[in-house]
Amino acid sequence: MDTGWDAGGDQKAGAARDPGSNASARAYRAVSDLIKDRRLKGGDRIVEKRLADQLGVSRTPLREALQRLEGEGLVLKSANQPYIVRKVDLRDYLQSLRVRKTLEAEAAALAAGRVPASEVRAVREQVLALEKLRPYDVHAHWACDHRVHALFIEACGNRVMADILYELRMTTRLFEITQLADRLGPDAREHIAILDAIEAGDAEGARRAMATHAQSLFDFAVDQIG
Amino acid sequence: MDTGWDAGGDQKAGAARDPGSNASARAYRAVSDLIKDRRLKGGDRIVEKRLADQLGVSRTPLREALQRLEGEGLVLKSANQPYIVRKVDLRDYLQSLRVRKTLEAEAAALAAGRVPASEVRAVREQVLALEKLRPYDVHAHWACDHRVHALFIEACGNRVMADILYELRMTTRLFEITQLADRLGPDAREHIAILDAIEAGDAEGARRAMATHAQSLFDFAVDQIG
DNA sequence: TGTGTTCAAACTGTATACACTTTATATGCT
DNA sequence: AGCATATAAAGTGTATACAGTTTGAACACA
Repeated sequence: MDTGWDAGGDQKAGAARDPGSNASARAYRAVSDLIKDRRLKGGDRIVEKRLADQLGVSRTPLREALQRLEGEGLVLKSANQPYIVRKVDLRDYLQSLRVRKTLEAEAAALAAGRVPASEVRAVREQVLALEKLRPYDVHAHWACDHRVHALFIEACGNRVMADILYELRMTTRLFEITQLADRLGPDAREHIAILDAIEAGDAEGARRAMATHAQSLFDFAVDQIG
Repeated sequence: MDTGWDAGGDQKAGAARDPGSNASARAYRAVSDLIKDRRLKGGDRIVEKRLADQLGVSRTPLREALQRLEGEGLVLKSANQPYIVRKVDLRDYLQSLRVRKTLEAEAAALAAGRVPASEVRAVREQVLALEKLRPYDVHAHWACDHRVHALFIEACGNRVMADILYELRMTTRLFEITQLADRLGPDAREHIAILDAIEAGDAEGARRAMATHAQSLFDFAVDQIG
């Protein structure tokens, strides 16, 4: 029986000893978080020994974590070269959005009418609150965005579809977008439209609203860069 | 079912010294092939030392290969348990087909009119040849199927979409389908319909034809099992 | 027969040593 | 100085030893 908390004395260099998980899994989550939080930026080279020491594990479990991340596309590697954090360029971003437009719209349509009204309303509250929140908070923006999309992705009833969408959303999130604050208004409006259609059980409306949202993100990115 | 499979003889010698590739990459391809060819079946347990010896590498590169495969979803693992080859059940299969119906139809639409007529015709020849081929050959069936779909997946112009589709097609291929020979006729007919629409540059027709094909596979599976 | 207990064998998890490869630095030549 | 070459330093690739965990068989007992 795992009591959950042995009085493990040594905690190395800030990497908490997460009980019940092995070094490899800890390294995996740690590196994954480092990438998601952009403390490791796209294009960064990963020096195994240094990072391993930093995480308080040896190279072996770290390398295994990196291999797993490579399978998920978060890091890249070629022979005898160090691992490189994936850099999401404009092309990747736009192509991912193109797929999301198709697939996430489908998920929204499938989810229409399948989410309890109370849940939809709770999320809508959060969207409205975010729009008024001052000062602007990037983290809250991402969190809210995630909650809206996760609402219908989870409700679509297709785990394969959901997993693909989460991975795609990770990709699009890694893209370094400038002036994200400018998306606050449009995101709120478009999210509400999606939520309304889902609550009303309007599958085609939900599909259209989600497709519009994806297109809006697409156009915004092209505008910013082009 | 425990996998030790019979002494396949020169596995080690056969995989030997693929120059320009390291042990880890060799192990990756070897295991990947073993799974795709079903010499490792869904649910099989992978004993690291045994498999490593068979491939002529030590456990370290094999484990790295397995971690990568885990990232791609071909094998699973929980703590202190052996790796298990992914088992694609009916639910996985149907859900994957549902996603393919949406996404691959989109790819077909995007590809319409973008493939040289000569290439389309060459593939059509192969489809017709396969239908007449006696005796029935599973391998040729898969090969032809792959060629048809790869034709428009590659032509859709979206690498992200293509990669997702290839992974999905791997999943659907791993599903143990019975009486695949019964699909020979329907597949040929439906593949030709897709090819015709693509050659004619009829995007909506291609989308419809591909969606019909996916639905047909879906119904076939339900029929077989249910 | 059935059930718990003990112990050994088999297996996975991790660290580390060392070989091999790449990169950076120093040196010598023109 | 500029370029080529030798050499050291740093880094990746792999094997292996060993610790920790799980599994399974043997055995004792009711």
